[in-house]
Amino acid sequence: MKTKGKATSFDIAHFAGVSQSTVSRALRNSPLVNEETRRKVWEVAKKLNYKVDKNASNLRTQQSATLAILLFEDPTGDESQINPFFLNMLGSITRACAKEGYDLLVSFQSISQDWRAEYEDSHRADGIILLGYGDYMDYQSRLQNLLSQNTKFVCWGANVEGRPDLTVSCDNYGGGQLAAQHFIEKGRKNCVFIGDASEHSPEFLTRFKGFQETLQRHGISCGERHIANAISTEDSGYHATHSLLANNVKFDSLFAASDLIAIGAIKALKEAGLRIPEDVNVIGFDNIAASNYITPSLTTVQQNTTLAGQMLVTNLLSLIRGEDITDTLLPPKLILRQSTSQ
Amino acid sequence: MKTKGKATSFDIAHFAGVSQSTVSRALRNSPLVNEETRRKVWEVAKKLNYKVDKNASNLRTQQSATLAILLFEDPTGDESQINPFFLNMLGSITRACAKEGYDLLVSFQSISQDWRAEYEDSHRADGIILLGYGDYMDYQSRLQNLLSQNTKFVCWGANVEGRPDLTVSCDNYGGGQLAAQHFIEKGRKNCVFIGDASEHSPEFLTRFKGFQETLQRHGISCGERHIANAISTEDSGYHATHSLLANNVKFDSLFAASDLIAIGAIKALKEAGLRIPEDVNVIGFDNIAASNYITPSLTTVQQNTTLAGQMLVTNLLSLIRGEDITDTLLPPKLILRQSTSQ
DNA sequence: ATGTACTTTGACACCGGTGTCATAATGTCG
DNA sequence: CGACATTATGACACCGGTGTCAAAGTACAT
Repeated sequence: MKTKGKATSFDIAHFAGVSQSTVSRALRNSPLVNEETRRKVWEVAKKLNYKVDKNASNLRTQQSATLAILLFEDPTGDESQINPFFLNMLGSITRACAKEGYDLLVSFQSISQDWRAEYEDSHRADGIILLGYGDYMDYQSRLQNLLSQNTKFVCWGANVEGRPDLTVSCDNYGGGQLAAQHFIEKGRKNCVFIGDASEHSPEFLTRFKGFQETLQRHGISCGERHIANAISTEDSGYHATHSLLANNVKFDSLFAASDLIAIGAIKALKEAGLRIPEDVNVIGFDNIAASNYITPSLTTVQQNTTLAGQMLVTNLLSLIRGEDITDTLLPPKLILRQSTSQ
Repeated sequence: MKTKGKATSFDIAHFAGVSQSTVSRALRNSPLVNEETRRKVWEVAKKLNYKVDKNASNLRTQQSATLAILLFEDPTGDESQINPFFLNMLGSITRACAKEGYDLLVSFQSISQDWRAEYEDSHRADGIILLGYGDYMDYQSRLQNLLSQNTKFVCWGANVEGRPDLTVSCDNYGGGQLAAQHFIEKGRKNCVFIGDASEHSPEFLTRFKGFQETLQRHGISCGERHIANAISTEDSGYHATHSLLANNVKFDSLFAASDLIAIGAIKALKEAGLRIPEDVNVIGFDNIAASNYITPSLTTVQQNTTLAGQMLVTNLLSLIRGEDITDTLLPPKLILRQSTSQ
């Protein structure tokens, strides 16, 4: 009992003495096929180590049981390291996909380049998950394009007013509030924010607004002089903090738009001889692994990546099934560590 | 100019006034088609937002321009975190695939369960990359199975004598040597190893051997009493170190089979009131991000994940093309940090 | 014996491309 | 002008499954 190359359903049909149609039905456990026939077919299939050709199957059924994820890189130009937060998301999304019986196609994208978002168009995936920081301005027109092609997709990220896509995101505003409240409880009066607080980075902007408006309600202002622009890298956080210090901005508490930024900030503060948390309280955002390892360990707003990955997948699957879904906001959680506990 | 649903090559043929065959040729820039016809076809295709159906295309050509990666989980049972080293590998493999014009199918696997290594059999991928720690004993029979099916695959991991597969791996033996030499230079006399030094974890075993045999040549023994068993998690490293201390084993230097283990070990040492590096020198393996963030920062044997990912991909592609390839050993590099610099 | 229902099976079209072969059109040379 | 090479195109089989439809076989009631 041998075949040239991989076994096909015709090979099985031949050896089982039935038609190819019956083989196809038997292998999918159709109730239309006789119990004994089914057993026989399965037996031969096993012996031949038969596996359904997904290309043929997908072609016929017009679906792929596959999701695709597009990961946008930070515009750091640094090839070596990927933002650990997104790496975690990638992990939890992979897990969630496996749980749902879907495969996952992964690709990195540079946001400035042409998207290879052809997965769904080319029938390789039933839907797409978009993930990554990036300039939202670039982003928007692309989304519009996906929509016009009736592509099924969900985004991780900021829930921007009027944004045309469906999103799963952390309650960034609420996260900013948590940070502000914590500073207020600690009696801090001079707060700064490190990160891009512009519409180019909606996530960061929303975090900042939750932070700023909460402070405001307690009579603390966090104006232009108290913001230092930074993208989500350690280096960027380091330099931003450095320039604040160089400009003689006085502050006793620092909220960073991400943990990587916070880690860079802590380095700059230490170098300036400032003690953490005595002189400056620091709060980050994400709760990446490193935030627990640095000294002092970093108080941070946790985003639940496990839940996030799950929600992205289940929402996308609902969308594919044609169900109505809405944006999902995940609750942030403040993780208390040494950088704010004196 | 409209189509119901997604546009096919027949739609383009219709609107461009040529046959479907010609469309197919034109879109793949076959030299057989007239310049003007090609331009016209491309124009229509663009207008209709046409994308080749990969399922049909793959079915016909019997290849997929896709690689699959199977990631074996650590047997920790901990759902939340994935070993950051493998996450990094995943990232670099994704990058390498993109560079070669291949897509990547990702799936997590539990080593004890049935592998869903059907990607290649089911024509979803042209080849498979296997990645992950795991009990090598389980592993081996599965590999044999893949081989017998003529599946193209490469493995990351230990280059075990007589192992039937092609591998890309770090020179684990050399890495162990580097650690031993460094301890010797520092004048350390009592060395311990934390990790599974058995054939169940060939990588760890090889690291240990390089370590032990180098010490031996300098008259330092590292016997059974100086080994504590651990899998690659922080917890496991913590407990293993704890039990060494509880057993009153005296040591002034500790080599951990992985950074995660080393981080756990450092925690245990600190709790026992030992100073690092004064009382105990510590060296890890991997150079994950956290090793640079902990206090004291961790001296470690770096595995070049970027290069590793690239080699895995290029070797697999060679294999697929039917070329002869051999196992690849990547040079390790000792990264000096505080945990060994007094 | 005839009709009806149900079970089980095979033949065949179909998914959307790719590759081969035949054919038509044009150009070249003796 | 006929023989032949060259270029450009269309017709068609094919990849390996899935779904529809007709039909054969069996059971049971009339």
